[in-house]
Amino acid sequence: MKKILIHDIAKHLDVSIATVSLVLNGKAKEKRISDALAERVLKHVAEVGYKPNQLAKSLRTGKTHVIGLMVEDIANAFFAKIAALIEKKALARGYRIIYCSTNNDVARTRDLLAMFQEQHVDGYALALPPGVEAEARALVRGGKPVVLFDRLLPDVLADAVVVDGQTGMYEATRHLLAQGFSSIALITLHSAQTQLLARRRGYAQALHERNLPELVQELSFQQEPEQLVQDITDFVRAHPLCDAMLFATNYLGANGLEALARLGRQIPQHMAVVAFDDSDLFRLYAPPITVIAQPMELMAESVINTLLAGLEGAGKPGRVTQTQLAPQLLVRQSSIRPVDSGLGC
Amino acid sequence: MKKILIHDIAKHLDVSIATVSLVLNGKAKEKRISDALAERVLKHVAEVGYKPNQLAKSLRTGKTHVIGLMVEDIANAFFAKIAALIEKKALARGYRIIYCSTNNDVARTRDLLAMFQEQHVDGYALALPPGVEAEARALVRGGKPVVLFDRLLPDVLADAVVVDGQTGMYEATRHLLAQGFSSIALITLHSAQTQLLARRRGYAQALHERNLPELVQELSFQQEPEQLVQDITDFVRAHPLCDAMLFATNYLGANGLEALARLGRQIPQHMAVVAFDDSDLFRLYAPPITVIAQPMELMAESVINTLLAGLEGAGKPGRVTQTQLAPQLLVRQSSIRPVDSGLGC
DNA sequence: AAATATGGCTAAAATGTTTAAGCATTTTTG
DNA sequence: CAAAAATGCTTAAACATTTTAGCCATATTT
Repeated sequence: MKKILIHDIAKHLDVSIATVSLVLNGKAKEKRISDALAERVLKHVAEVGYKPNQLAKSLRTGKTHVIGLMVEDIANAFFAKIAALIEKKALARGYRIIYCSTNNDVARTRDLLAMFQEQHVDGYALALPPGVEAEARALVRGGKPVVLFDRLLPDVLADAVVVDGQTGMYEATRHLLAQGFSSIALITLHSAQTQLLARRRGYAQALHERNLPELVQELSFQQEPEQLVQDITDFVRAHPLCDAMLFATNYLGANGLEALARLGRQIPQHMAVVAFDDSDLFRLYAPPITVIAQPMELMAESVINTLLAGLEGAGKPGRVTQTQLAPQLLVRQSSIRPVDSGLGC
Repeated sequence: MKKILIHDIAKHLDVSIATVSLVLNGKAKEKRISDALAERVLKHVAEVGYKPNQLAKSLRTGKTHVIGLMVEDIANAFFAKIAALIEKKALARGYRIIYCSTNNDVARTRDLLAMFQEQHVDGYALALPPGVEAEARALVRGGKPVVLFDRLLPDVLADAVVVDGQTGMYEATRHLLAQGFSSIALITLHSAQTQLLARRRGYAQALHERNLPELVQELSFQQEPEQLVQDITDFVRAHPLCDAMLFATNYLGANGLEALARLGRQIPQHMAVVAFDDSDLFRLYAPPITVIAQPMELMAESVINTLLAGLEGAGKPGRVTQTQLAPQLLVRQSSIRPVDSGLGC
């Protein structure tokens, strides 16, 4: 029952601790341990089920094989999904994940970043709120691999994986225009998060091309869902001519659906709806909601690849890898202009 | 830029390393370090921002302040939510979370448990699939706090936090009966997970009280969503008299909604629906879906409290704490029998 | 005056690894 | 044939802490 140490292995085989360690770390060849001995070591280690103490190992080598993953909110379907994918892929490559939710709180994020450092994570996968640029820069300077994802930070030069929300939103807006909707609103947050700004630019671009006025509602940040529903309700009431809404995030979309339901507005007859991010809710809703879907698998894959490139090819090429992925517009019923049958019912 | 060590602090203050360590660990009084010196140490430590190396600390003390959290699938709304809550509460009490998704895969779960041990987590919060009883028992014997949640494992005596799914499902079934639905099906998984069995017992109990036959469909486990939809579709087609469905989990419910939508069955006119677990989808669906909601906050709180009780009150009282929480039936439109107006449209 | 207690600190062991450097011996090389 | 290289290991330092046992001077008690 007593925990077994490398020392016990060495003693039992009557060799030095170093020999056992070298064999176990695959340096037998390199360090010229005879094949016969190497085999004996491996055999006995397997027999007694010896597992090196990772803490001691990490202390000595400075590597923990742990990746720090920071998301906005793990309870959000988008982040939960991306976390699941990143975890799976990281595990497959021998890394563990330690995660935190920032809730877009700057002070909290700072604490969490410090915590990751204290835990000596080998690499960072971060979706950060604006306001921690200095810390992020310091982290990058620290030399360990850092990959920003979902959103960038202004003036922080780091590896990154983002989705081209501008094009995504541009195409969604063009789609609504093509369907003949004339007063298209964008519901977004009052926030400097880069992905939100990009989405907004895409929206603006599409409208400007047609010389149409923007109709943007910025909801204030970090509110209770109930308050968001209320704000969206107010917005809809205040803009009776508005016939289509774009939601900049999935939870704005969810709350938007709630607001429209409470107002008794039919989708898409009274109001067309498009949301960013796909989810069960949007897919299964009646009517199904048109979304700008992010390529989750690809994002996760890119994050891990970029991170591991930094970890394994430790030879700092000084180059920054910024990956931009294309989202996909999934047109569903919520944004299809109903043929005006003239029939009521 | 060089990492600062306890040695540097000691040198600068011209005291021993031991003194600094004792002060930093709040043992100044106990070990009779003078208040004046203790203050000097604290001051200088704060000034230079010294943070002890957690790896070295953990190696020496055997405590990592990390909790291993194992869920079925972090991408599932229920587990994502519970993870978010547990993370928040753990962090507030000085513990970090390292998590994994088992995907109900026994071999994978075994690996992950081994991984947690290698990482020297201080405590375990586990939602385990059946099949790892031996490993779970070994873990409990290992002496570190283990809390099972969401589901138990047969013959594993450990602290646990579960929801009384039997009563929950019993009441849901009674509610459907009271509404006048006569052929009520339970859609569940072919699995020995204890929470699923409890839910099934609740369903059976309610029907037996009325001498009604059970109508249980066990779907096979670990399938693609598309296959689940297909299976549910087949079930509905095969049971034309069935007028109400209970779904034993949230994702069965989601796939059930999809199946009913594809079949063009109206809820609740053609089919009443009740699902286990609340979610945005069920709340916002049209019509809103009646659910048996689990008390998420309470669950997370209980898990953390039980875990920390084991961690802090290290004095093994040998007692096992099993907490059972009451779920809540949230009646929404999907299970209300429509008044038969006799009017078509 | 001797014994004991106390206050205030430190030396050093312990935690469990990895790995650079070293050390006999044997083999190869010019 | 001497020097160099290879062979097959081991010794011991290093990683950064915590904590036990103990030291020394002074104060108090007997």
